[in-house]
Amino acid sequence: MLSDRQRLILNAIVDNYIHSAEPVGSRTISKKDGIGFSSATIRNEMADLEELGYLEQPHTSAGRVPSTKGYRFYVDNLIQPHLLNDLELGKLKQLFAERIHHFEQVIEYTAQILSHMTNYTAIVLGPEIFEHRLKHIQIVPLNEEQAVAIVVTNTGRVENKLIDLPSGVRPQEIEKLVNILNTKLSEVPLWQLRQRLYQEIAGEMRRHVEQYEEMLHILEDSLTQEETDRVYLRGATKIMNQPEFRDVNKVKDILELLERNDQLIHLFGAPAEGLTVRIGQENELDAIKQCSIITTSYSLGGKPVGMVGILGPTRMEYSKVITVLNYLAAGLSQMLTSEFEK
Amino acid sequence: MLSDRQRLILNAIVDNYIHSAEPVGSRTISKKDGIGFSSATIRNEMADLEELGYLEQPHTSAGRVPSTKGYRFYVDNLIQPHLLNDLELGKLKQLFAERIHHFEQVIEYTAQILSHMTNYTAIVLGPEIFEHRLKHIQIVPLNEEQAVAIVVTNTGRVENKLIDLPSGVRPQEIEKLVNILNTKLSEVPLWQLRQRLYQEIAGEMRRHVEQYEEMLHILEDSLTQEETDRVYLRGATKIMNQPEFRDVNKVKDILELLERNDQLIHLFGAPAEGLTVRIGQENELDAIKQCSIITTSYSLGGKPVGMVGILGPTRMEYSKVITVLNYLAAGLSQMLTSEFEK
DNA sequence: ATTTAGCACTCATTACATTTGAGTGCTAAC
DNA sequence: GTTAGCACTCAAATGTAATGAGTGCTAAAT
Repeated sequence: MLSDRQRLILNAIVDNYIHSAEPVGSRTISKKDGIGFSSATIRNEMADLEELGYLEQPHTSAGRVPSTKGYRFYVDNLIQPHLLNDLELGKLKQLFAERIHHFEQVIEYTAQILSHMTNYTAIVLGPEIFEHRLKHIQIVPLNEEQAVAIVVTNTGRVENKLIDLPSGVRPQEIEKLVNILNTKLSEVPLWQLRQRLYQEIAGEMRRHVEQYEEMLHILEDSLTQEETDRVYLRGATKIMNQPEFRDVNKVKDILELLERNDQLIHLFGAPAEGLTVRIGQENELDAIKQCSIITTSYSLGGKPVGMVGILGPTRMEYSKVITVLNYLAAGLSQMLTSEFEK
Repeated sequence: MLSDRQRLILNAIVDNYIHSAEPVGSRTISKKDGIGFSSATIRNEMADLEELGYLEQPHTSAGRVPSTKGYRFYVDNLIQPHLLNDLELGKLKQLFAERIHHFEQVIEYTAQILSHMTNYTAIVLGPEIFEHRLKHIQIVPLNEEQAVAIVVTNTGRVENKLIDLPSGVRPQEIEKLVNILNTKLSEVPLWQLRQRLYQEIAGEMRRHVEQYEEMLHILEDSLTQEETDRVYLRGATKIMNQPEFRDVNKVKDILELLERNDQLIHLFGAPAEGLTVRIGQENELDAIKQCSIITTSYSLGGKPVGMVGILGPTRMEYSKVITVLNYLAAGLSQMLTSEFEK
């Protein structure tokens, strides 16, 4: 579709705009190394590229700016691998060299580094529930009416929930129940818990535990895991460093979106394996139609279980971000897999 | 110090400025109800008030704006009680009418309502550790090397921490240890745990538990509670609605500060009982020298255990905020106290 | 002795005109 | 096919004047 020279010029324009944030003129391009053409020639090509929809002109006497379509072509066809410098590489390696405690902590730190290295906003989605298996259930009564239900998984995740006890339940009953649960449900994946609770445990409970029905409801309730606290956000304010977002009105909607913890997960869009780039208008949410989101998944034993993402202006350093994201996702996958196989 | 008329005028100026965000001129004041003086008289008084440091003039031909000292006088001497309308009152009452589950949830919801009602940023500090007493300790081994230590308090708070086990420790040993801990430390306030651990448990452990020293260290570690996750922030972006913060540079520092979870607690300054108002320059942190913070404490059985606060522009609706804060703090205290006495 | 009307003065803001210059599109020559 | 050359466009910068909200001061009114 595009001639080699058009590709060359488009590439030069996008590269330049990414770094300058100013509309790019024909003279600027013609003076670049690797371009042996006069500004007039560039102008002609630019006019063609605009007609084809790859470029836009803010106004007649201004330079050109890449359109969403232009960025898309750039990302799909023109981008060249980015080389990280030693400092950056060092930081990344350090992350994975640390002794793992909570995996959540690694995730949090990943978001931190990601945002710091790219100067964009980092969003990380903690590993999916799928591979968490039940290690232990505990119910600790606090008083006559309330207790805390605690669920520990083999991955070190701990969920807890305050529950109301059916009135008049006796401590022995609870103990009996917990014993049944721990015996029957150990090593069961969390997402199966609910189902198994009814299939296998209900009968057993009816025989041994008083008020089993109420307890069942309560248990079911306490095993429902919150989605919101799996999302980690870092560097939300970084967007304000971008010259095109020096206006409060432009930033406000974005930051308001990022402030809503329950909305964050939607930034990832449909769960996808591997790298996804969503550019400007391609985004569903209105608030970020001036932004691009790059996401990728990390996996456990080859199965994707979580996501890492970067939110920045459409004028984003795609190449660098993609490199860093790929590196981090690979590292996370490896760490998670090796940790899990123990 | 100030004459009645000066107070009247200062009050009118601050009130007006709070709502208009524009420097207030003498004519505006003279036309107000309750002021029977010509603009010339007002001008004279204004000049005096400026000389005394209560007012400032952005430039010669502009109206007057309250100085920090002016706001301070206003808050300390002029403010009149704010009446909440039925809608607002309803919302507040609803909060406390709900059945309590996690107290943390109430706190979170408090922050939400606070921010929504005032249109400023709300910060709430969860109840202090002081009155949490140990209910139960549990150590769940995950594999040969790691375990999760879980601490449940009588208030329903659950802390957990991933710990590394000393190599070669046997499950029985852990069980023994947990039994000792639960027997000896039940009902001990959390803040005493560390001390009691050494005083009472060390001896017992030495006798019964292998590798007690390593375990002791690990326990100590896991009982240290994180400060950061006690702070709840809502409506951070609200500041961008204020006309004087329509500039990204002015907002950036503030939002960056609010983004740092570990810094949030410093916004409350020294822990104080009752209502505190810190106006503009009075704030320690540079980032918020253009802001005011109003905080108050809520208590359990008369003892202050947590704080609620509002961050807004110096040009803040002090009266309304103070009313709402007092109301909420009282409600929280009552709820917390009655809940705890069960 | 206050209060206020009156007036000259200040200065940010707005509107409008002018200049500047980066950039374009087109045409004709290379 | 490429490029030099030139007329043209238009945002941004600069300059100038008009506007008006607000002040401070003085002298008259209360």
